[in-house]
Amino acid sequence: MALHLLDEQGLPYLTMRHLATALGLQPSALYWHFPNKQALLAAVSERILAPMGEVSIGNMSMHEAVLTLGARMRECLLAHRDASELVSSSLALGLVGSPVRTKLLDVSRLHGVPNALAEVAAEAVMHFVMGFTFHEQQRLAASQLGLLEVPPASTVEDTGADSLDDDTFAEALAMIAHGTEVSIAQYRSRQQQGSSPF
Amino acid sequence: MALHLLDEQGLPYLTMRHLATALGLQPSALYWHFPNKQALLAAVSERILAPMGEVSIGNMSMHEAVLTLGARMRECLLAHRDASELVSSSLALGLVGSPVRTKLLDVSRLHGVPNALAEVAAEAVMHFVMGFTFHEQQRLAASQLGLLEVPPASTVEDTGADSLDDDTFAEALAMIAHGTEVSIAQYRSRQQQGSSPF
DNA sequence: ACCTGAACACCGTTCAAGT
DNA sequence: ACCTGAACACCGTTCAAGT
Repeated sequence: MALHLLDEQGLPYLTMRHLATALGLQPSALYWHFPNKQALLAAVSERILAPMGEVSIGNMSMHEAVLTLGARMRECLLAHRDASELVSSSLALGLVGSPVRTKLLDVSRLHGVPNALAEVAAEAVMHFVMGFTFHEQQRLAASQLGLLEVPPASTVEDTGADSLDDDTFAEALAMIAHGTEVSIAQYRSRQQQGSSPF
Repeated sequence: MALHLLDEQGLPYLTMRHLATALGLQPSALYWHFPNKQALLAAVSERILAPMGEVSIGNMSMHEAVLTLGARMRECLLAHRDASELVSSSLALGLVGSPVRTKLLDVSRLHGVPNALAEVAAEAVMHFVMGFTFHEQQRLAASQLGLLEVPPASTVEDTGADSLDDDTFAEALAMIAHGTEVSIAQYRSRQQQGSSPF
């Protein structure tokens, strides 16, 4: 019900009071099921991020994994109104885990890349994706209220997606993926130097 | 006064009512000076980002510019409590401009790098820095309220900075800087192919 | 086990009226 | 030009009491 309310009316409308009346209850009834609003929002965040569990990383390279996980993450967030703001706070409070982190660690193990490097890559990807889509959705929400200085160049009513944003996102994510590769290469060359065959 | 209140008590405490009483006024008095709370917060955001104007990019490479602008941006945000959340919303609403974007465009012009590439790099840097420090400060705020599942590894009371975060930030930013270089190199090779000397 | 009713301590914003 | 007073329409949360 909370997820439905989020999609229909947006995060500012998703209050304990609105949710309660949508369920035909008194607001106080919700506090039997959840200790507070943050816990309820964390449960909604997990629903939003659920599709990330179905991403099969197969035998991808780190480069591929960064690109697909980043893109899939953005899709999950854009699928629901104001999702990035909601998930961002749940993530920061540690009430939900990073779905990119675990997957990327799996891939790194497969290729003998150290965990620490994968952790850093996961942080870079997550923060970039969260920040980018947060910005994207906040602009969208603002434009719908008509209180934006500069309106978005071309907004598709249907999906809420912006084709210019798509390109920018893909290119910037590619930068991070390339950066990951460079870091791995540097690690490899250090390793070769250290354990020289002579 | 708003900035002082932010530092002392945090963003949740920075309400029109608290600000008014701190100034010895009625809440309604503030609405003569600012149309609404968002406009007031935008003015605070500009104060927080002011030090970015003093960064002289000299004749830096794109790589250097990304590293120093990203690091300086993080410093600005960490200098004030909850600053990343505040600035993030002002930025998204278009009430303040990206201080990294303009500087990075200057550097790109100096090196004959196309504007579009610099724009993408600026987006990647800004979103990463905002997301990272947002996460950092939200964890800090949560730990101060004692409602964090996993406490931060080592928190320095004085600055609010975490040495582990410093390293992770630097490495992830380096990834983005490297990615920028790779993108520039790809552009250069495409250019050479297109305008062959024969 | 699950919910109601009523209250508590807050918000941002408006607007007539004052000086 | 700048501010007060009073109101409006909201919040999240608590807790005794009901069934």
